[in-house]
Amino acid sequence: MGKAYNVMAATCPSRVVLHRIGARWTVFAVNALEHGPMRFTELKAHIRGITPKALTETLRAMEADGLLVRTDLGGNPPHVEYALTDLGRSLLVPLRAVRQWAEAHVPDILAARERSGDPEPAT
Amino acid sequence: MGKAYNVMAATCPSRVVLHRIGARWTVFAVNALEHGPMRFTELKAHIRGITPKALTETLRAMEADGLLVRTDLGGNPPHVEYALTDLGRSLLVPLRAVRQWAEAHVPDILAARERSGDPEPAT
DNA sequence: AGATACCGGTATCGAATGTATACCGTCGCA
DNA sequence: TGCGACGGTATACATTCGATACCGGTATCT
Repeated sequence: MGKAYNVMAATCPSRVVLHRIGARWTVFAVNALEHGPMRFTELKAHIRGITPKALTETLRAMEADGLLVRTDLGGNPPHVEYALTDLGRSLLVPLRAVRQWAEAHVPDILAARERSGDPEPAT
Repeated sequence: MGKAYNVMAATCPSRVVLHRIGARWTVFAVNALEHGPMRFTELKAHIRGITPKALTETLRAMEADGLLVRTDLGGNPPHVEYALTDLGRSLLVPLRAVRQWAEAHVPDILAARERSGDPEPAT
């Protein structure tokens, strides 16, 4: 059988999945965990510009969706590790393609923006 | 030369590109235009649940980024067509992979949510 | 003893973004 | 005259986002 779900359907759960993937920081978190587990502070440093709140929310949501696991190793100072699950690792594949597309086409898009966004001299 | 851009950099333009891709409706618009140009109303009907405002904004942004072209054929009733550019079509490739991943893994994610989201009996 | 730093987060607040709904002008048609 | 098609806007509201500050507990430095 082929596609059991159709992203265009509005009532379709795949909408929800796509929404999570597009959720602003998910892509970065997945990419950051590509090479192994990381701690909260490591992630925060690696994903430049993310706030702790956003990071917490992203990680919680991804955990709820089974994309990663949170392991609290206790002790003090606290030690918490985040690692991709198999599901999360499988997502890595298509996301890597997207990232590469983004990195490859930055000049095209910036050029297009120059062209369209600039023509607006004041008054 | 390899990657000239690094998505993790925060100051890096590829951030902006990724942000546009993740922009909630962009994925659907690109997918909808996969098989040829469409009119505004067609798109609105095809992408179930999108509001005209959201559609307008999505299309304008994508046009500004050179992902699609808007052609006003004038006349009455108005006739406007939206079509992917080469750049937009190239984006189709990685996005198709993401869509397929989403459609394929819906059950996994829904199951994970059951498991984690349910444990919350009132009071 | 006191001050400070590390770690993994929360709390709070204002700004930005997204959504829902209603409406617009022009034309053709009955 | 009244209605619908088309391609959007306008308005009001809800949700989410981001910046900043702060917390508890321990270890370390002075």
